[in-house]
Amino acid sequence: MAKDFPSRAENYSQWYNDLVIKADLAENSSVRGCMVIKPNGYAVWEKIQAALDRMFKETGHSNVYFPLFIPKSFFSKEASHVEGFAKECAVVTHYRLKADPVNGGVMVDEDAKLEEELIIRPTSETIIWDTYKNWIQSYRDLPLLYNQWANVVRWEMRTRLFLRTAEFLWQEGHTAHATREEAVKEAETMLNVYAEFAENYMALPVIKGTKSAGERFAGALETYAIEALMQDGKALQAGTSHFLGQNFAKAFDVKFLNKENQLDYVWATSWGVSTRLMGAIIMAHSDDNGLVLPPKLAPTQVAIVPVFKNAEQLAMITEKVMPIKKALEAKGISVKYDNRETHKPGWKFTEYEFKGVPVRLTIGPRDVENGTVEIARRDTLEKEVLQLKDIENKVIHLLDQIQKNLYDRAVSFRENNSHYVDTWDEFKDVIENRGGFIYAHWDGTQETEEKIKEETKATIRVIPLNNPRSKGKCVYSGKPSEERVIFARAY
RNA sequence: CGGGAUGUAGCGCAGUUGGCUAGCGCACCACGUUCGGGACGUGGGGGUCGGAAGUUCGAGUCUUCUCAUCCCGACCA
Repeated sequence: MAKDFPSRAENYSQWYNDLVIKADLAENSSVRGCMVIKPNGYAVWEKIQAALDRMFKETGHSNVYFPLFIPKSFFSKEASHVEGFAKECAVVTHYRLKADPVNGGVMVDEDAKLEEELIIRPTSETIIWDTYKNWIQSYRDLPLLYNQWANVVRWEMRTRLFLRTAEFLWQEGHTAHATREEAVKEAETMLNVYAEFAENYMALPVIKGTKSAGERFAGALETYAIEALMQDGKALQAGTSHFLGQNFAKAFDVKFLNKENQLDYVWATSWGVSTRLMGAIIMAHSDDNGLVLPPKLAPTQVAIVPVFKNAEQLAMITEKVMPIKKALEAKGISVKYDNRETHKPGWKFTEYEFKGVPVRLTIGPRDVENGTVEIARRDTLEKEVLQLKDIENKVIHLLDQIQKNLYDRAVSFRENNSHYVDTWDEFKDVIENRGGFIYAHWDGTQETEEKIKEETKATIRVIPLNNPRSKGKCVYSGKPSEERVIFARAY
């Protein structure tokens, strides 16, 4: 059996309460499944944004912003795209309220009905492509490499905090290219950006691959994804990058003159990651003592807790602490010196463990006397007493170690929970009793994929890139297969 | 949208066949002693029992409707 979620983390609440909470909207509100992102949570999101944004710029992209509202008619243009989203759209029908003479309060002014309803974007392909049409005439206008940081709304039947909220924050890249090859390359480049970010910043190992036809994005020819394994043995799709072919260009009539002076449709990609990444961090690293944040994304990287009995002692300790704090900050480390007299040291220790602060320094009278400091790491909960000399480099070294250890730990967890399975009985047994990734042969048909899903709730997470060829028989149908694909139950 | 469960103080919960001033733990406030792993004592504040309607002398408790949350399905880049 895969490691259960920590006992104290029922519904993850022990873990995520410091980052987000469920939105507590007005009584009788029919808005459900929204989240409030608290300061610490938003700080994590800002770090995610900053790192990704830099990587986008490095790969030649710029940021843009498009409207939240999309005219309904835009959605009637790309058939499969609409089919994918129509069932979960919030629709604006009126633009004014008026006083309610009967019940008091306010009511919708029926006179203020919109001629054409507006859809609150579930994703921005349609409005962006409608605009791109006017920006592209010649191959000289290409490529367009744009990204948008925004919020979107999807009226999901069932929501799940972090992983599937009705409203969420994300980035969506939308690019236009002159050739098929260039667009495919773009989709693959961005997949690599996501994978690099997940592994280097989130300390989350991911498997890069393509989606089966059944799991593909509505309107895409190919969907690339990074897939990660959570501590409960379920898979989480952490990012996607789509090669859209010419579908959207045809739907929105986006043509350009190529070098041969011939009119052609442009080739497109889109790619995105969302606040779901915060859910991935939480579910991948946290333990019974609360959150564990990777140092590179932790809003506070070092917490310093003084131990004191009176004001003189605190003053003495503060005098020692301030140079350390300054030295660390000079090296770009975020430090919180918690000199509050309202909480005891023990309370603070537990508090920073809950919050997932990677490194904690403790300084008390004993340390002042000996010229030492106690250093504690969140990932292993180990403590050590160090000489104060050169403490900033020791801390920086430890932060790196923690970042690496979290990654290594997640890799070995994934290895220990990856199973090569060749028979259907074993497949069912592993899914039911152990969880994790299953590498199994598949006959390549959507029919088999659906049968497997019906019987086990497992889906094909990805067909790994650069997958080794290995002849075998489909674990379900027994038909010949050329490669193994990854099955898992997923969020 | 179907099945199940839940809704009582900021959080977690108890509240019997309808009955008297609605309780407990944590948190919060005051004072004192404490302070190197969530301290303790004493005192105190905080509630239209999710909402609406109904039955009743009397409703947290019963009935109907409604809203939300959680779980399981269905659905879901």
